[in-house]
Amino acid sequence: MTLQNQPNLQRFLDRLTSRSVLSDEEQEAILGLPGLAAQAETHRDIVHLGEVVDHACLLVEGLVGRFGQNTNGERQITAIYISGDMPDLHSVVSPRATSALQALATTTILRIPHGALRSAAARYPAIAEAFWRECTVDAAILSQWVVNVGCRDAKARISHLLCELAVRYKADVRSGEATFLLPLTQEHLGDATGLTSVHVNRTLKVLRERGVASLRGRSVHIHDWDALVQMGEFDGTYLQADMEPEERIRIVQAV
Amino acid sequence: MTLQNQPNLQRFLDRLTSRSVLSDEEQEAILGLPGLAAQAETHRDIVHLGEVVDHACLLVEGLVGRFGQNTNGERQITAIYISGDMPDLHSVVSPRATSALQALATTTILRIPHGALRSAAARYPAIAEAFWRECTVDAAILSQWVVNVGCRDAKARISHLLCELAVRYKADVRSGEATFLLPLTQEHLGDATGLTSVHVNRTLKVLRERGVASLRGRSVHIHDWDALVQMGEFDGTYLQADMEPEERIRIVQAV
DNA sequence: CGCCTTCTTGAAGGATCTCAAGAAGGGTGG
DNA sequence: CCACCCTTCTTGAGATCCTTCAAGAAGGCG
Repeated sequence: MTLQNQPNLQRFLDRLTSRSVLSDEEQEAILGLPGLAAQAETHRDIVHLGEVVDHACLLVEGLVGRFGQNTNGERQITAIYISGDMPDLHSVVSPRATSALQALATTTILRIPHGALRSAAARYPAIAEAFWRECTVDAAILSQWVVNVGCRDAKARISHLLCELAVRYKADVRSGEATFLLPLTQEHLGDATGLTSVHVNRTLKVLRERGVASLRGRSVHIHDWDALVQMGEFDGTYLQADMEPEERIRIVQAV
Repeated sequence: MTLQNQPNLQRFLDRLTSRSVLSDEEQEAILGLPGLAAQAETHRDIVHLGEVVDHACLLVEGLVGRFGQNTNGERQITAIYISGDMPDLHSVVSPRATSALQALATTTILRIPHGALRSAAARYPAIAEAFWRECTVDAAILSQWVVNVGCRDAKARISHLLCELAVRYKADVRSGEATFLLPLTQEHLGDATGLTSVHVNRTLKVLRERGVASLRGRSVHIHDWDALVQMGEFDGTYLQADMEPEERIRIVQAV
């Protein structure tokens, strides 16, 4: 099992080492983590609200949303997680889920026991540090989402979300154009931006007509990255992606 | 200096120990942290956007907001911090600020050097764990704020905010009534809820007329807690406050 | 007392929602 | 390969919540 998990754990490790500095031994510890693969269909809860979990989920393939809810039953997606993310890494120190995680598409996850994550963190303080740092990036993204739904209009909200996802998917936008897979319905986009699916539809039409971006089937086509960035008032610094090697941080001394 | 900081650090320690288990020695380490007191007037930045800080701020007295911004210059408050909070504890592992911190009222803070916090965390893994855990609570609150501005109407947004602050201030609501100091302008409330100050004003009028809650001068009077909770669709579980002693968590073994 | 911030209220306009219904798309079984 | 079904997308028309603009009242502070 450990062997077939290696490629998936490698993606998680890549994520960690994009912001944190880990020694070879520490990297081995990550790659040696045990994990149980599982699949979830669209609309299926991966973690229920209030559940006390004993493992964290590594998203291998697919798309996961963090959901909040109205008493009306209206749903709000407060975060979207993509392949390589660990949506509930925080559960290692706070096992009671304060919001639900649900698959937005057919999704494969790897359940990694808290015990293993905690052992790794205890044995290698730099790993604990890297985990903590990932959680702070998550929080920075959440904070931007508050700004997005709080004080931008529909065009800007959707553009901003597309920009964020393009960067997180590492889409190559240098030419001004880019395409990436995004199996989200307009309903989902509405839940994520605090809009109705009807208004999402009308807004996407505007983006399409202006030659900025279009969604067709399950993929996003960005036609004019600069225009999309401007329309979404996007500044990706908060994502802390694409850090130069020398910018990466390590507080803890080598063991 | 250490001595006069003790009462302030004690509040921070109380916060930590409300969710985490720390030994006497670890508690001493927190109380022994050095700190430099500073004051900030309303509208003054405590941390600038993009700044790389070398200390974290303990909020001693007053009120601090985490600010996001529009290109229009419209501001969005994505978090409100109160006395005893550490608004940028996350800077210990992510020193580059992805959003600004600004005083919402005359505020006293204690600047605690990263070096001291990191040493404490390195020497006592349970302290690192407690710090990390506090950051996850912050993230849980941010997630709820996305829900609040994303899918609730004005009455619910403001009610929810008042409920959250009442709980965080540990206001005694058992009788159904409560009062607490909240030196926020209606403009600030608007920035926090994604509404204009004009509409905040009209909404507060409704809450007042319905006998739910009223703001007068610098304090909030809650007249009917249950009605406020219902109007704000408030479920305070996410705040992880008032944990029973046996619910508190400690992963790390004693040193 | 006077100034400046904050609060309050009115009227009109705009962004988004609701309701509704038809079109398009993707998957499945015959 | 076609027919069918169900989800998703698309578009229209009217309603609603919230904003904008404006101006006066109230409140705190020197």
